Amino acid sequence: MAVTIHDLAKKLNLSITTVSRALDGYGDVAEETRKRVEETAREIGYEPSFAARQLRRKRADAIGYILPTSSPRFTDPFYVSFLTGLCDEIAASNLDLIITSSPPDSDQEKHQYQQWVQSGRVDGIVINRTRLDDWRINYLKQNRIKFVSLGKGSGDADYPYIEVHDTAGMEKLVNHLVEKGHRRIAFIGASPDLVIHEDRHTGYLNGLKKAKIRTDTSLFRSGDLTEESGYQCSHSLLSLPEPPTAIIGCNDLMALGALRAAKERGLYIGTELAIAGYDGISETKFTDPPLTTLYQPTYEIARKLGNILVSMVKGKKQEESNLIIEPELLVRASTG
Amino acid sequence: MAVTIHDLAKKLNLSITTVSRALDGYGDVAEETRKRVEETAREIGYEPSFAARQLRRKRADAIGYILPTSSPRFTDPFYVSFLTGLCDEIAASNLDLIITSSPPDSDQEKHQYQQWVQSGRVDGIVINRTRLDDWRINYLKQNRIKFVSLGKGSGDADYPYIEVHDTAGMEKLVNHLVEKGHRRIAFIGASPDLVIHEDRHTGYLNGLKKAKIRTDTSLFRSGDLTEESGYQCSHSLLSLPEPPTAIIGCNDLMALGALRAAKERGLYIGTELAIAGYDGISETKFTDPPLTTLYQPTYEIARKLGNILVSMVKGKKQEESNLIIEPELLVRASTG
DNA sequence: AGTATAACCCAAATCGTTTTGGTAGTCAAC
DNA sequence: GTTGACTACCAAAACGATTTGGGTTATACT
Repeated sequence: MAVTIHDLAKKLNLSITTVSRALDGYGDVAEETRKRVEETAREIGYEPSFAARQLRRKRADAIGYILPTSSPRFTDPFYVSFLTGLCDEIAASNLDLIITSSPPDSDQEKHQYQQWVQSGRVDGIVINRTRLDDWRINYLKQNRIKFVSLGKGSGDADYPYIEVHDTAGMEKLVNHLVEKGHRRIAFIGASPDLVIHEDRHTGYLNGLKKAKIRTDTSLFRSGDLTEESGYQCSHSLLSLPEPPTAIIGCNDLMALGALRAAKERGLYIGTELAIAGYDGISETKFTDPPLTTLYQPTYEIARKLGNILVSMVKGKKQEESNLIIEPELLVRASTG
Repeated sequence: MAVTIHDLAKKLNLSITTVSRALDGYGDVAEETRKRVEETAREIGYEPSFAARQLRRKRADAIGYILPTSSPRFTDPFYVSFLTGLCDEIAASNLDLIITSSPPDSDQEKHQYQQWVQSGRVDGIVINRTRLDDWRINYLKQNRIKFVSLGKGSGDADYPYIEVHDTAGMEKLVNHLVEKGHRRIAFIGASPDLVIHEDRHTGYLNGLKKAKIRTDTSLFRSGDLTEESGYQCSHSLLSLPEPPTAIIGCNDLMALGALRAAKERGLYIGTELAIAGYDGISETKFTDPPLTTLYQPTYEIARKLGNILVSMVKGKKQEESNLIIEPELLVRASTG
């Protein structure tokens, strides 16, 4: 913070204008002068003040992302992939990623978005875990701030997003279970206002319908995407007079919870009880037995999201902004 | 970005000075005036420009952290806990966390640190994965930028850090294995310039020495902390004419790789071959068999680190800045 | 009446860049 | 020897806040 463009200019006997233009690669600076400037800059360790530059240029060179904090903190490995993907892509574009955390759909969250947007702290925002009728989307659209979303909100989406084809994925999974002979298939959902819940649940229902299985609402439980809630819901399901023969978790973490509950009850997983999840986190590969899941390339998705947003921020036009990704059904021992 | 303090002042028929002071809670503004200002600010959605404020106040209200990108990208779940911990703590202090990524000990990394420090982009920096003779520590000390470190570098540390007592932890683990009757205990290390390698390896050697077991260098392999490298090293170890009866991974990820290799060879894990890791990532709980590991409370450590740094940045003095944490040996089925 | 005090408010300087709108000097062309 | 083009540079005005160092009233006290 000590050395400014002034110091540099004085040392070189040049005006700050020339120094600035030399470093920015303008054509109206003699090649020799530019070299002198660059060398001296390096020598005295000059680095333009971020704040000053930001103020003048009216851009922050940063992308924002707000991590949803879930109350019972069993951190979802999904987010490592997501964050590193974003981070790598954004770093590759010479921008920074600014993150903070707040409970979903809270006043605090609202305040955060407002502050970032109004104060010009970030040039663009990444959102995920979209909700039905998501105020964030409306707000960002209204304020004309650039953003991309993982998963589109309800209604038609006139903004760039990447969507994982959750209904189709879940349908595939149900289909697989039906083929294995299951008829009593339970579903542990998430908060009903989450788009991933809505879509995955719809896929589940569609799958049942196709197999001509009457849906039994007693086989539905509502969790909160944590391992613990998967565990609780599963115990409740397995205590039914007519328990399910298969349990689907709306995400892998809850399926892991189901696994734990089933083990506690001494069930033989894969034959007596099938368990499957969604996301394809690396944990699923190592469980006993390995967990059937719908894999989505989270790291790559995050990179792509970052890439789209960076293009928008830098004013480049992007060809194909919306993407639908088919999740891949990984059949493992947990479903026989 | 549209509405500035000017607009607000004009609308209120006040000077920008008064508006600024009203919002900042100075005493020389009439209570009624302050109320008017606050209300109108909310009404027209005024939020002070971050850049302008930063420039004038000479602080960034942000903490920086650079994520090390490992070449074969099997993302380490350790970092979810670490990042969410940092993020939650920093968010609670009304600062932002700025992250980017770069390969450890690269020119790019150096450039990143320099830029952040010289341009005043961040008020403080968190580092981890410290290295023996770590230039980052010297650089940050030299430039008088505030920082905290997870793990101290070599030499005496006249800066705040939190350290996990790795030598003691590893010694406990070796001790446990020896008690189980193992004498040929292999160690898969990491890059030798990493402090965690140095410490954990030392603990391993100490453990052997205490048990009066001669170290056999053929039982040492050097990995890179990824699952894949744990897998490779284990295959190499298990192909020895006299293979080890126990394998210790310098981190859990490599132990997971060992598990995979052992399974491929049809070994009965826990009795024929013991496997153990270090970190206590959640994956270890679900493997078949569950993995013995040394647990460290990563989330809490990160929060504490964030807390210390925030205090430093805000100029509060902190009582106890250095902490040594004892890892907890979780004995599970993978070691019998 | 005169002066001190408190309560409110403000003009202007400042932070460190980028950008606008120039100015000098040289050289070639007419 | 004036015009024009071109090269290399620069002074000053932004950008939008905070802060310094007052200034103006109104009230209270000699």
